[in-house]
Amino acid sequence: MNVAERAKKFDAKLIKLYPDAKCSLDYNNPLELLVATILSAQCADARVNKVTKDLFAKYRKAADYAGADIEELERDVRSTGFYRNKAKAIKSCCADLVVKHGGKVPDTMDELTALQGVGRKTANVILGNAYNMAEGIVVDTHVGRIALRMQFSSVKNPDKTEKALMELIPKKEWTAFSHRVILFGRETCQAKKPQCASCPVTNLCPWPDKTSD
DNA sequence: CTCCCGATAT
DNA sequence: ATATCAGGAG
Repeated sequence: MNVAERAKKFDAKLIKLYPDAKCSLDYNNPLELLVATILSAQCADARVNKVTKDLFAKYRKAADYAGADIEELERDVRSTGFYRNKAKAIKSCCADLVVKHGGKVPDTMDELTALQGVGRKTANVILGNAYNMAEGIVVDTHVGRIALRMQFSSVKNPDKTEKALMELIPKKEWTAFSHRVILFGRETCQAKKPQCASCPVTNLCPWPDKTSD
């Protein structure tokens, strides 16, 4: 079976397993999703949701973050880790929103990735979920790991992995595909202890050594 | 490549 | 104790 066929069957199986897969970060508008996604770096989204519950009540507009006291904002996001970088990114990024975008979150890849603390992964999350205009595929730690194990990509580089996946997955599936793979990564194909014995797609998986990458 | 970094599971 | 969690910047 070639890689295109395996990818097709892999996603078909995930669709059956996770027909309702969606973004698991809590948000009600593009700004909230932007902030939540910045906070989600190397942090479980359940924890991000705990933090944003209070954060979104306190900071309602981009100008609120832009004008925030940095040390107070650091305390507000502290439990998500990397809190100094994240607070700085949110403040500086929201200052840009106010100055360059009228306080709104832009909807193009170039404008999004020009913001402080926003890379391709974060931009893809916003474009796909807040604007329903995916320009690519979200490659986070789960998607990257599973693309390697499934040999959909031959290199760890997230940008190259994304390109490889874009060739294998139909564009209209891009956003939901990431959600499905992330759920699959959390529940079955974990980084440390993958559940190969009970894996629903083990017949499509070429990863021979189930104990290491 | 390294650094940023707390919370959680094992 | 250690690895991992919806990464990005220098």
